[in-house]
Amino acid sequence: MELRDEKGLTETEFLAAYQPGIYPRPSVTVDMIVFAIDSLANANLRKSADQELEVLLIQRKNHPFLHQWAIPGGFVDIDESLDDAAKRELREETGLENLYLEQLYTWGAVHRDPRMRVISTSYMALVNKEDLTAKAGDDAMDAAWFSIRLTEKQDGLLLQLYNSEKDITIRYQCVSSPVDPVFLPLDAQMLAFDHVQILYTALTRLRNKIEYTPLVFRLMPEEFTLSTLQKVYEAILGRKLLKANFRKKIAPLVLDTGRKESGVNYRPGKYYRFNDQYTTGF
Amino acid sequence: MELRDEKGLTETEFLAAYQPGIYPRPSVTVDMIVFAIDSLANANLRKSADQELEVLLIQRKNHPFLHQWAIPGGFVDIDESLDDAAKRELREETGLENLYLEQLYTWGAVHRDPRMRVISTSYMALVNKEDLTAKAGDDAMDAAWFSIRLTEKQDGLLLQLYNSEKDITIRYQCVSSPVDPVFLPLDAQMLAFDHVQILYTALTRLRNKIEYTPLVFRLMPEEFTLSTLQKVYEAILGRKLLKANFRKKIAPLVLDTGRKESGVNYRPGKYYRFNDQYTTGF
DNA sequence: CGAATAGTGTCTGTGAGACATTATCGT
DNA sequence: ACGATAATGTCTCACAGACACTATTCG
Repeated sequence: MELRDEKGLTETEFLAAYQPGIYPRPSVTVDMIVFAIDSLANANLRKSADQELEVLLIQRKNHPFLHQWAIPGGFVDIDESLDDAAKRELREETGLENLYLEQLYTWGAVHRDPRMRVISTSYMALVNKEDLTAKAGDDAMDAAWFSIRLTEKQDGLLLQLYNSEKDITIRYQCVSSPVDPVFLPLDAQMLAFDHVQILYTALTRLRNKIEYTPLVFRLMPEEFTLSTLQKVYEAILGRKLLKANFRKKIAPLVLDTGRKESGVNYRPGKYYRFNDQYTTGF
Repeated sequence: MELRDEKGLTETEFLAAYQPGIYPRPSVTVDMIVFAIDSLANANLRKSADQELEVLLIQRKNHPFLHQWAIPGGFVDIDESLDDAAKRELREETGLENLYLEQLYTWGAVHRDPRMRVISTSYMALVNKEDLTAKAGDDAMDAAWFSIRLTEKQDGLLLQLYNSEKDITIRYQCVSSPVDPVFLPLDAQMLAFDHVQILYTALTRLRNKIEYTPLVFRLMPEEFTLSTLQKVYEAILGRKLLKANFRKKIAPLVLDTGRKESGVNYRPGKYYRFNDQYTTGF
């Protein structure tokens, strides 16, 4: 039994005769928020290394937003899925494959790109900075890691991006409700397009997810001390945690490697690694 | 100071001269999962009414998937934001405005539509069935509400859709991991395109969100008893809850209206309404 | 030993889950 | 009184938060 439509066509006939309409169509892009952790060796050797959350940005070499910093991304090919486009962009930007990749949100305001109608699906990637080489792509003058800090201030939130090598600071004040927030730039340097909002969405998602999933380990090296792991959590969450409680919560997720830290001027911590049996779905 | 690019153009000049490329572009659509609650008056008058979660489906009157049931949706206009497209579709389908609307996920597999490349952003809407009139749209023969049940079975999950008026059953067995699941149809009737996956994503999101947000009240009439509210939670979550615990959890979110149920053959329950001060961001 | 960090024990309050008990309506 | 549901009380357990204490390394 073959179903026929109002014009008497079967599905095969219909598809063979199908002509897509001539309606104008938006361009579709993927934008990648790439997060990593940087270990900042402290000047004072008696102290342990600080950990910072970082995001990969590129400096635009074309209009619009010429010379401004932006989230890496690019157009989705017509015969490539959204996820594949994201994986390809990530490979082009970082040289890495098989990374953690999660779709975040799709941005569809009409004039978000002044050139033309562009709809962009944003993805969040978590990488281990140790096995990575960021390089500038086609549309970029430069690529660089910026530290991220999101802190509570008297009148809302303060989002700070900073690159120490280039001495670039990009700050925004986030006003109104935490949902659907508005970002007021506080510096001459600003992010291109609506990329602050995308970054904020990604950071919020990451903050929420590390509370109930083993996502952090995607950012960590193979082996790490619990103190380092705690500092990574603190960098992402933007607040201090209590050591004893943190260790109780994290204990079931990690395994003792039997090795110890070395070369530090204080009691060395034990090295742990992720207990893979908790990978369920991540 | 006006920045000039490699060709010596300012941003204004660049944008004036800009010609979008002739690359083929995907079509972009929005698909709407519309949830509502149906109150099923029990045959036995001594018993209280059951509550069921329902989803609005349309029956396709065109190829592909001719005559099959599908999630309502449509193309995004070139000068219309994604959110506006979703609001428009919802108005066309339900006649309602200002409903709860939340973006879910964007589906970008290459051949998800056999006609052409279509990227679809899915939205979830929650409506109160009392102030609503569903009607068939342009691409639909018919529109109807289907009850949804998602239950644990021995070998995975069972997703059941049922419309009693038309006596249509659409069932899927959901295998493999709960993340990235595969759906095996169990009936001749099936959902069009990748719409099972979209529906499953929406249901999962709803289940998660009602645990920690006051989302349910978007599905409820102005006034309701706590027993009804509990049955709605149970219909959405697919499991029974303990009355005493449920009431303790929900107590801060509702206000006593002072009125009581009437016309029931048992002790009448008090009518409550949502305590709007908890609307924060929803 | 002192400085710094590693690592553990324990008390508190909160909230979910399970279960028992009392109250109120119509017939 | 009975059947049905409404509404509340209380016990337990798990867990987060706060804090105090002991242990180990280097110099």
